[in-house]
Amino acid sequence: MKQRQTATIEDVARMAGVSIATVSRAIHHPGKVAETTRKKVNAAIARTGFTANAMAQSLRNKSSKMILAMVPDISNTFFANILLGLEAVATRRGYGLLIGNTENDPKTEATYLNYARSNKADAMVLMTGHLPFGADEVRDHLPPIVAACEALPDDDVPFVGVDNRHGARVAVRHLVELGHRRIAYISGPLSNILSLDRRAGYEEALSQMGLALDPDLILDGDFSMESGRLAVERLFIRDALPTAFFCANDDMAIGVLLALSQRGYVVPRDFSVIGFDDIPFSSCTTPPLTTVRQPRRLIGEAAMNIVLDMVEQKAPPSGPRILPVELVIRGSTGVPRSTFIGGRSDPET
Amino acid sequence: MKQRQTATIEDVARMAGVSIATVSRAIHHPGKVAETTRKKVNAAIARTGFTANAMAQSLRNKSSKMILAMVPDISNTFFANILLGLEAVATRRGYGLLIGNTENDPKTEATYLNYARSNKADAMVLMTGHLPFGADEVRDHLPPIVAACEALPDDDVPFVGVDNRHGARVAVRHLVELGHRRIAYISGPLSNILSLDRRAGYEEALSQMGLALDPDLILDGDFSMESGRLAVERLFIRDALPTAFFCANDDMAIGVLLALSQRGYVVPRDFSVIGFDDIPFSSCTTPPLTTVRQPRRLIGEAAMNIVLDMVEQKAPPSGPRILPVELVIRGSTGVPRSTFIGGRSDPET
DNA sequence: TTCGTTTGTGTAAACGTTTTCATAGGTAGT
DNA sequence: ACTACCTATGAAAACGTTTACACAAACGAA
Repeated sequence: MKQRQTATIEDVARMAGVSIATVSRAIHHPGKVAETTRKKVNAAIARTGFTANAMAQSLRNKSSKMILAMVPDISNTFFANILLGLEAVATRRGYGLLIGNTENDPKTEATYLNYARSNKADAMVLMTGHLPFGADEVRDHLPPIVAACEALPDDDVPFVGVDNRHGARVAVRHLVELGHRRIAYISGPLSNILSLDRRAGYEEALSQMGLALDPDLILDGDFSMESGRLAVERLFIRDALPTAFFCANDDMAIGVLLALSQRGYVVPRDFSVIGFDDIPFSSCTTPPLTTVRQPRRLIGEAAMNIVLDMVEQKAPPSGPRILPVELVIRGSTGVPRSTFIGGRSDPET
Repeated sequence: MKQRQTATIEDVARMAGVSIATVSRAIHHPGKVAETTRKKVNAAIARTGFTANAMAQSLRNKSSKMILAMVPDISNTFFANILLGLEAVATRRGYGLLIGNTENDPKTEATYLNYARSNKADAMVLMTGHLPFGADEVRDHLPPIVAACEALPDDDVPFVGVDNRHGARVAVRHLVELGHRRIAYISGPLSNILSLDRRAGYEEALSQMGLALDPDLILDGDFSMESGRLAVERLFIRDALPTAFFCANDDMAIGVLLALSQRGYVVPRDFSVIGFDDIPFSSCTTPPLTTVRQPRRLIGEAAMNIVLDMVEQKAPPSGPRILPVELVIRGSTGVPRSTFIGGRSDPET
């Protein structure tokens, strides 16, 4: 427990009675060294417990075999699942994953950007929706980058994700087909491209189905549960209520569910609620949440494959990589009450 | 976007008209270089966009300024929150966090162990409950290690976490004080030290309160929601039901909640349920889950502080670091029905 | 035998830093 | 004016690898 002294290639060479070059070759190009020496070297490696110093290797090879993933919030299960995909592929292809939790803090972003710039990572996968703070100044010295989930607004950075507009259309159409005519939309932060795409899908679906757009039914959230809850409160002080809620993500949908149940309403009898993402917990709410599933793991895998291809100079990425969403119908959506009663819904006493 | 050629310290030196030694000093020991030269150097750094090559630095300094955290499942919010704490302190103290997702796979563990052994990381924080696979063979060459959340069974590795026995006692006592006499315990995997501690606490509380231990009320789970659900099913085919469930973690408690509601029971009217951990979602179940909160973020912060102290040769850690748990009473626990009716509970129709 | 060719190995350069040591000029104390 | 000591700088070694190059021995083919 004390020693803390690692054997170097030189120790191995000495013990095996060969030069360090031969040791290195025995490891990386076994074909190029005689059977007998190879055995001596391997024995020496085993005896010394030698492990090559990765820093020296990286310095020499100009590659750290590490990929940096920048994510706004690692404790968000949505991102965590993507990280799983990223990691799986990275490991399989002989790379390690470095996870940068930015919390959208410019300073943190800059710090992590430096990881890449200082060769701690060979490339970056961004889930933040924007280039890290400070990247503009050094645009010319940037490593390969791909964006996952959230496309970058300004840039020609390869993107892997889903068609958010399409997903939103599918969700809204589902509600309309159930008979809903007044559908509220709880959006994410407006700075977010994702939010805008989903809102565009919402509007498209409405007009496709011949429904009018009521601006009063569009509320701003920030992707947090609390903001979903708040949106409901704001709606209830108005006069004209919706019969269904389409939320730009599951967290907000859960907030809506909670707020509704707190007010004594029963979903889906009184209101329908639909989310987006299908985070693991969505199936555990009461009622279980209907939502639009993103293939998170696949997104992570695809993103890592693309970025590694770039690192290894393989085929250049061919445009954005769009993966399919899937409507998961659970218990939070149903036929609107008004279909039967024709009137406005009220909580049961 | 093409260049991908980073300036080296030599470029800076040339541009500033000084030696590379001076550049290095200007950066790390500004006091040791003349005002005027320092300015020239800084100008050159800015013009070239120089960032020191971290690999070269690590090689030279024999320190990567990285800490490896090994965790069984990064998508588990429990661990994710600890990572947040680890990261916060690491960043504050000038280190980076390398996250290894092991899934308890020996091969993956060995791979990540090598990160530490090859100097990619200066130390390790383990949340896996055991030394990584392959660590025994190289016990002498191991970097500083601390265990967070789960203590290591065999070793004298510093530990940061909570007193699980105490936590369990608090939970059970709460139920007993509400009037419960038949309390089931859903355990985690038996290989797990955590599970054993919590179970010990359960038994202690029972005997302290003068209640008999009924082995039929102890069920094995594996920390997953599904196993909580299954435990309920198994109990229901028996004759003697409990009036309350104490689950070794929140996931299983949520499973129990779901199973109960599926069978038409209402919590806490028919049964009380209490969990352990207080994961973020616990407050969003119906009813919200009563549970024993672990100060996850604090655990992460303490663990990182200790391991960094070890790396920096500061004060040696003084025994295990135990943080306090907190009983969070929400809606899933209440007075048992039998207290009023005196009989066995049945689902409402 | 004699000349290519192949095979296996060693020597040394290179990767980009930090720091020790040496040195030159300046400042001050006597 | 001489010595002693700072201050600012540069030259070079060291960190642990990988690989281009050189070279010797072995091997066939003539």
